[in-house]
Amino acid sequence: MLDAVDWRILTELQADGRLSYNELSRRVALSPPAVAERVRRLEERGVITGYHAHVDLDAVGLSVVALVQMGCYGPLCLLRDEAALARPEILRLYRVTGDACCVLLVGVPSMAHFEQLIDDLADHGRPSSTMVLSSPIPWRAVSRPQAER
Amino acid sequence: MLDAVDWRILTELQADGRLSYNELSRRVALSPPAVAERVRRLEERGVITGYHAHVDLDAVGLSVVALVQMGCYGPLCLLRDEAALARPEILRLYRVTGDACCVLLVGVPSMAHFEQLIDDLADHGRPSSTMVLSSPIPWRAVSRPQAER
DNA sequence: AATGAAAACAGAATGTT
DNA sequence: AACATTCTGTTTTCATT
Repeated sequence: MLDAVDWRILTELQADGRLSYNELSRRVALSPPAVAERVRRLEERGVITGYHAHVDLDAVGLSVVALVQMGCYGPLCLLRDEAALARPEILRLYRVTGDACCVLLVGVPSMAHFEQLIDDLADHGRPSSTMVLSSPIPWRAVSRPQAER
Repeated sequence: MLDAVDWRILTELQADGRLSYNELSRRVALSPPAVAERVRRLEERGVITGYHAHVDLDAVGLSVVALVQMGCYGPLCLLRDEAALARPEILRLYRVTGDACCVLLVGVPSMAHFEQLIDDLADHGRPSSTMVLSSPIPWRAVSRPQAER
C-alpha cells in the first residue's frame, strides 16, 4: 500500500500543508518532480483528501463549542435532511453506534445561538449536548500504525 | 476584528490550503503582496493555526474509529498524563462538561488494537466507547457567523 | 526517478492613494 | 496604513533520458 517514503511525505504534509515540493523533496531525499508525482498519486488514491487552513474558533468569535448527540431515526433523521446537514454551525458529524444516531461538533457565537440551534435540531430527534471547555488536542496527524511496520 | 476580505481569504485557504498567493490574490481581487501580508497577519494573530493535509483513515489502514468518553478525575486523570496524551491513536481530544472528563476521537488498525487501547486508558478512569460507523462530515470550514455581518 | 529549460511564483524594495 | 508595481531569485512543471 504505502511505503516508507509515502509515510514521510504524509507526515510532512500533515504538519505543514503549505510545504513546497522543493522543500519536501529535500526532507524526503527525492527530486522535486518525483515527490510531486508521489503526492499527486496520494491525492488520486484518496489517501490525502485535501489541504485545509485550520482556524481558531475563539479567534473568529465562535466561543461556544459543543458535542451534540442526536437521538433520531426514521424519516425525520438528521442524516436524511440535506438542508439541516448544510448548516454552517455543524463543524463535524460522525455516525455512531449506541443510543445516539450521530454526534455533531458544533460551533456558534453565543449561547443564544446555541439555544436556537438545539431547537432546530430537535425537529429531527432528541439532542443531548455536552459543552466543550477546551481542546487540548484539536487536531493530530495520523501516523503509521505499528501493524504495518 | 476580521473584515470581508479576511473572511474571503479564510474561506479560500480552508478549502485549499495549498493555494499560491498569486491564485489567492486573483480570487480575492488584491495584489499578491497585499494578500500575503493579510495571511501573515492572520497567522500572527492566531486566527490561522496551521495548514494540514487531511488523510483518509480507512485509506491508511485505520479502519476502527471510535469516540471514547473518559470518566476520570484527580491525579490519575488522563489530562495530567503527558505520555498518555502523546499516544498516536488519539486524533482529537476535547475537555467537556458533564459526567465525562474528556472525549477522545481515536483511530486504530483493528479491534484488537482498540481493546489494548481501552485497557491502557482504563488506568486513568472508566472509558466509555462509541464506535464511529462513518463520517458524513469529517471536516467543514468555519464560515462567518451571522452575528458579525 | 533524475535532469534541464520555460513558465509561474514568492519576497523585497519602492512608489501610490 | 494599506495597497499596487516592479524586480530578482525560486519554485513548479513538462519534456526528455
